[in-house]
Amino acid sequence: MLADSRSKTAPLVQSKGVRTRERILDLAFDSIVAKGFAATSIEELIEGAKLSKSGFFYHFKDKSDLAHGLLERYVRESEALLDELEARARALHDDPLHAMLIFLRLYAESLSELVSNAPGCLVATITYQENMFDPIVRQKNRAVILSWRARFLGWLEEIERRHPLKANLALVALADHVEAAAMGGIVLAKSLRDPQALARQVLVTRETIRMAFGA
Amino acid sequence: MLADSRSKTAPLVQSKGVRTRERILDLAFDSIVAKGFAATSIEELIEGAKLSKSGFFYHFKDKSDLAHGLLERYVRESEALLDELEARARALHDDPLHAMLIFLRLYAESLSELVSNAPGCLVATITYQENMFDPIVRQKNRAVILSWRARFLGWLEEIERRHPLKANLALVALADHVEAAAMGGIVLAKSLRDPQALARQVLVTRETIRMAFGA
DNA sequence: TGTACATCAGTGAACGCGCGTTCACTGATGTAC
DNA sequence: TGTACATCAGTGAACGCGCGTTCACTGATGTAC
Repeated sequence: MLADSRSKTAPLVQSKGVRTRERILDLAFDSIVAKGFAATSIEELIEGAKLSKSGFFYHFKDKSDLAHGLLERYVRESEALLDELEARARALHDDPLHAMLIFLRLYAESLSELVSNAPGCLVATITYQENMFDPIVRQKNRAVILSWRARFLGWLEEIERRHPLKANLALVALADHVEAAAMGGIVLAKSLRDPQALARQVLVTRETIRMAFGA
Repeated sequence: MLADSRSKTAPLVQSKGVRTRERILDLAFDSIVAKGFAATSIEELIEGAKLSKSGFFYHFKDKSDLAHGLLERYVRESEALLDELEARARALHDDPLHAMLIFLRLYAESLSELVSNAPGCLVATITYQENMFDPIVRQKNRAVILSWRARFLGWLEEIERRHPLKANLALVALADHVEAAAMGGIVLAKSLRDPQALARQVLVTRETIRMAFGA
C-alpha cells in the first residue's frame, strides 16, 4: 500500500518522452486521488504538464490507457517499497516475529511521510470507482490486494511455526489487516488532515500482531 | 460506518414527493459508490427513477444539493444503526468491555449483510473525492468521523476504568481503529467480491480490543 | 563526413456528444371561507 | 357543499460549455550506408 506513487527513484537519465510521461502520471495521480478518475480531465493534465492535447494522446492512446500506466507504476513502486522495508527489517532481526514488528514501524513511518505530500491509495481509489475502469485494470487491482495478502500471510505462517498463535484469529484475516488498517488510516488522515492518524492505525495492527503471538 | 444507506426504516406512509426523492437518493448512492460522484450523471438517475430532468431539479436545486441530501441521510441512518447495536449490546452485558465485544460481533454481522447488497461507505467515497464537494459537505463528512471517534473513545475510557489497558496503545487510535478497519474491510470486500472479508476485519479489531484489555 | 530516411515527440484545428442548469408552463391535490 | 386560490410535483424544450477523441501535419533527433 503506497500512498504516493510519484516516482522518486527514477533512472538518472531519462529521455524527453519519458520525462513528459512521468509528469503526466504525477499530475494524474494527484488529481485522481483528490477528485476521482471521471473528474480528472485530460485538459487539466496537459495544462499542468505544458503540452498540447494531441501530445497527451501521443503518450496514452486513450484515457483508460492512462489508468493502466498509473496502476502499473503504482504496483511497481509499492512492491519495491515493501520489498525494501521487509529486507531491512529482516536484516535487523532473525526472528520473523520481531522482524515483522520492526517492519511495521518502518512502514508506518514511510506511509505517513508519503501521505503528507499526496495522500491516497490508488488501489482504494480504483476499488471505489470500479465501474470506471476496464476489466484488465480491475483484475490487476484485485491482484495487487492478493499479492499483499500473500506476502503477509506467508510471513505470519513463518511466525506461527515459532510462536504459537494465542489469539482467536485466522491468519488470512490478520494478513489482510495490515493493508486494511492502512487504507482506513488514509481515509482518516485525508479527512482530518492529520498524517499521524495513518501511522497510528498501522501501529495498532503492529500491537495486534505482537499480542496475537504473545511477544 | 454504514455500508448501505438506502432507507429500510422509512415512515409507514410517505407523500409522493418523498418517495420520489428517496428513489433518487437510492440510485445516487449505488452509482456514486460504484463509479464516483463526477461519473454519476443526473441523466442516469432520472432514467432509473422514471422522471424528467426538471423533476430532478424540483427535488434538488443542483448536483451538490444531492450530495447534501445523500450525506444527511447516510449520517442519520448510520448513527441510528450504531445506537441500536450499542443499546442491544449494553442490554446483554453490564461490563462495558463485554458489551463492546458483543457490539463488535453484531456490527460485523450488520456490515457484511449491508455490503452484500451495495458495498460502499459514503464517508470514504467523499473523502476520496473531496475536491468534488463544497465546504459544507466536507465539514459534515469530517464531523461524522469525529463522532465515530467520540463514541468509541468514550466507551473505551469507560472500559479502561474497570480493566487496565495491557497494550501499548493510545485509546484514540483504538477508537479510530473500529471504523478504519471497517473502511479497509469494505475495500477488500468490494474488490475481492467477498462480503466476509469485511466481517473478518471488524472481528480482528474485536480481538485487538479483547487482548488489549486482557479479557 | 555527407546524405537519406525513420522514428520520436510532439502541434493545431475540428468533431460530436453528454452534461448540468434554466425557464415557462401545467395538472393534481390541499386548504380557507 | 361549492368555489378560489395556493402549493405540490412535476413536464418539455433549449442553452452553452467542456469533454474525449481524431486527423493531417511537423520539426528535431537518431541511424544506415
